[in-house]
Amino acid sequence: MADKKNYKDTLQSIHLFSELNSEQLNKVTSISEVKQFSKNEIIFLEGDFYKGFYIQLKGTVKIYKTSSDGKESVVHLIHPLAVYADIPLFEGKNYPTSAQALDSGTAIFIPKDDFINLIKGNHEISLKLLAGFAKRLKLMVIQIDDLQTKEVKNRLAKYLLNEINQNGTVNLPEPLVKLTVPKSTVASFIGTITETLSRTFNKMQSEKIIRVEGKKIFILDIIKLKELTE
Amino acid sequence: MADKKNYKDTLQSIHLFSELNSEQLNKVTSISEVKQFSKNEIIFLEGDFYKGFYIQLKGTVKIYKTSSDGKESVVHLIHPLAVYADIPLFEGKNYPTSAQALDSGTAIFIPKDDFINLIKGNHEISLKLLAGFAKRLKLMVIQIDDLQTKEVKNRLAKYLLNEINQNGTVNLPEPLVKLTVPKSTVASFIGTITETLSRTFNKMQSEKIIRVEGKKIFILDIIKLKELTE
DNA sequence: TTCTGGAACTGACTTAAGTCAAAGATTTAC
DNA sequence: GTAAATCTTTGACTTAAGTCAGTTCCAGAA
Repeated sequence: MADKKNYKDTLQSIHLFSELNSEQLNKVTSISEVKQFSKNEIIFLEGDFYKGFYIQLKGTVKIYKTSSDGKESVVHLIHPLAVYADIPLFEGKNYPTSAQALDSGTAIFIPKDDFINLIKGNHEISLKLLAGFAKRLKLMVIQIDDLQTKEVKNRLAKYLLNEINQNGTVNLPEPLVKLTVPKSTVASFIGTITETLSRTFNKMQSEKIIRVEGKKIFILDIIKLKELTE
Repeated sequence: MADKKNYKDTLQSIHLFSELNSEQLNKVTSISEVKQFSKNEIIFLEGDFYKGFYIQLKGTVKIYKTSSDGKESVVHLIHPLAVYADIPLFEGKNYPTSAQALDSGTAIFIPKDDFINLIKGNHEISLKLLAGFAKRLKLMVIQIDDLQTKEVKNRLAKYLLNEINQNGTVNLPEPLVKLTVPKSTVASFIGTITETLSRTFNKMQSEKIIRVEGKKIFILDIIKLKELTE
């Protein structure tokens, strides 16, 4: 069936599984399932019993922590092809964060036990996982450094540049970023609140670095934007 | 020779190598070497060509990033038995951070290429590495959440509690933490500056939570200290 | 289309934390 | 043991960013 085949192709295009042969890929499809999320659906909550991890196919997911007084802080934003909730495969029995779909979207779900068995027979997957973890550790070290030393304006500049490289239209005379998540989520992700984010957008606008039109951010001066991230 | 034997025993007591048999341990000792650091010695600098990773045996090491204007931010503090600089084994050709010994100390150095070969023949080591990376990823997610949402007082409380659990004397009526690093390093590690740290110590002292005597911090009210970390 | 509830923005204000400069206190080295 | 160097503390001040309250702007529902 065409769906099944597409799904297998998709798996192979994911770095984690790129070295698997056809038989192994069949095994993965046999243990995994595709899940549909509706907008705002909670995928799992911090503290839930850990069942397995996800590979996002469509839509955006926010990974967040909620403090005792109800405030949430977004620690990751998951875009298509990203793997998430794989940390507890090796550490902990519960999800250490919560996840919520920001759009309607789809993901592949892979149950823990089956996957652990798969790993045990496939050294290559371990190495792929290690490379993925290493990449994320490196990024998180940078994220920590930024939070410790940079101001909101710098962190916003960095966020925008990342977005340009992912969604964006880098090579146009006036690159455009269309925010894929609510501004409140962006605020929390860069470690601030919506009011401050709004004012920072205004400041950067009056400095002629960007132009803000709702969810569309036009980059007027990418040089200055890059300087802010140094 | 007694030294060699001790060294092998030490390796086995390190989680990463705990499942290796005697022959495999011999292999590790044959590829690794013990390095001595003097106080303030630079172990490697950000951008240096990556040669391999370390397992700390004695003394404390700070892992830090330096910004273009010379300010440094401490992203990790390495205590004995911790593994560090292992991320570039799988990601990048250069050290992404710098490392400096804060004391005189010793560490085992393991060269990249030899270790990669070792991993390829030992699936168990990959799994151990994965578990170690997962643990660190989880801790770093918490660290990011803390930096995004908590104030200096809360982050300091958390640092002190961690120190109590590591060095400290938890069960005394008046637990004592002896700082193992300069206060300036503590400040940078929790994402602030020395002046603010000093004032935060004062505040907590006037609130009768701690008593500060140079590098000795007496915990007067561990309940309140724990409340600050919630 | 109009209604409506969430999202985003604005203004006035407060506060946490950084900057700068100087003085004390510890270490370290000779 | 003393002097030099480094770390730490303190005071006065500035500033970035948070809080609170009210308003405006939409997008989706009726």
